[in-house]
Amino acid sequence: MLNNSVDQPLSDRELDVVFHALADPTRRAILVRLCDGPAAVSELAAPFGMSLPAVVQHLQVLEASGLIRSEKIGRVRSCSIDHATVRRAEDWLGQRRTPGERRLDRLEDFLSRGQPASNEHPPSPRSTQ
Amino acid sequence: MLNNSVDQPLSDRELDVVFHALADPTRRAILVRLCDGPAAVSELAAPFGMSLPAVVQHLQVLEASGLIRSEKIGRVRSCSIDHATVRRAEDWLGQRRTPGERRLDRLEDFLSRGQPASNEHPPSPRSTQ
DNA sequence: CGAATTGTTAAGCACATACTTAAGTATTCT
DNA sequence: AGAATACTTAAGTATGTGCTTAACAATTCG
Repeated sequence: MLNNSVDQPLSDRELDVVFHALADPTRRAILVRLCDGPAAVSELAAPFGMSLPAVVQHLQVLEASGLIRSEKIGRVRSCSIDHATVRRAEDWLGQRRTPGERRLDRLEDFLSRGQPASNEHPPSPRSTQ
Repeated sequence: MLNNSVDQPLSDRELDVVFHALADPTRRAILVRLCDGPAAVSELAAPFGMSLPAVVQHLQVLEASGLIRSEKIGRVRSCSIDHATVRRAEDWLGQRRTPGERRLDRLEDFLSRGQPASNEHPPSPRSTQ
């Protein structure tokens, strides 16, 4: 249990592709699925009402991001999650949080809670204009 | 120091917009900047070689995602990071990691390290076809 | 060998994204 | 009041994304 989160941090370019990969419900569902262990392409595609090539494209995005790895054995491609990349993305977020929270932002933070829960998430995020 | 990461988890739709917001270098740079405390719109725009409206659009994406909040005082809009949302995104990644790593994926993981560092990140992630 | 299985490649299309410039509004300064 | 400041809104554009269908491998089964 040593070596906790001490990987090489993700580059800016890598963060682009990793977070972009995560910004899609199908791809996140695939990741969730892969948490239960490796799976073949068609096995991953089964739950979704979408063509096989569409899922393969999602898998390419995931693999290019480093969030999953895959290996083709015979005619079956087995995909698995890459925990290290997940952890690196998590680490980036952690760094956005930890040093920020130790500052006197806490005061500003505290004061902003004047408007309560209704400020958390408006119904239509993209139509805020 | 109680209440550590026990927020309401982000919905699928919220994860979409949060990770999409994070998938852009300008927006991440803005978040990094806001870790040092609140800032005005033009103050945030200054470092980037891009028009003010472009930065404002990024800020709208960030605010719609819940990653930042903003308040207009007089003619100045002050933006600040919302640590709670950052933490919720981090938590989602943590859940993708922790329960996965406790499984026998570890074996699969271990075996896959046969191909070492060269497998980590090819130079051109999107041109893998 | 021939057929089924499993995945891959290519081309195309509708829509979203990340900008731009131009023009407008609200606030503060003099 | 008039001018400067600090955004805001609108409209347009080039490129990217998420699918689709059709056709093409490569592997395994009978």
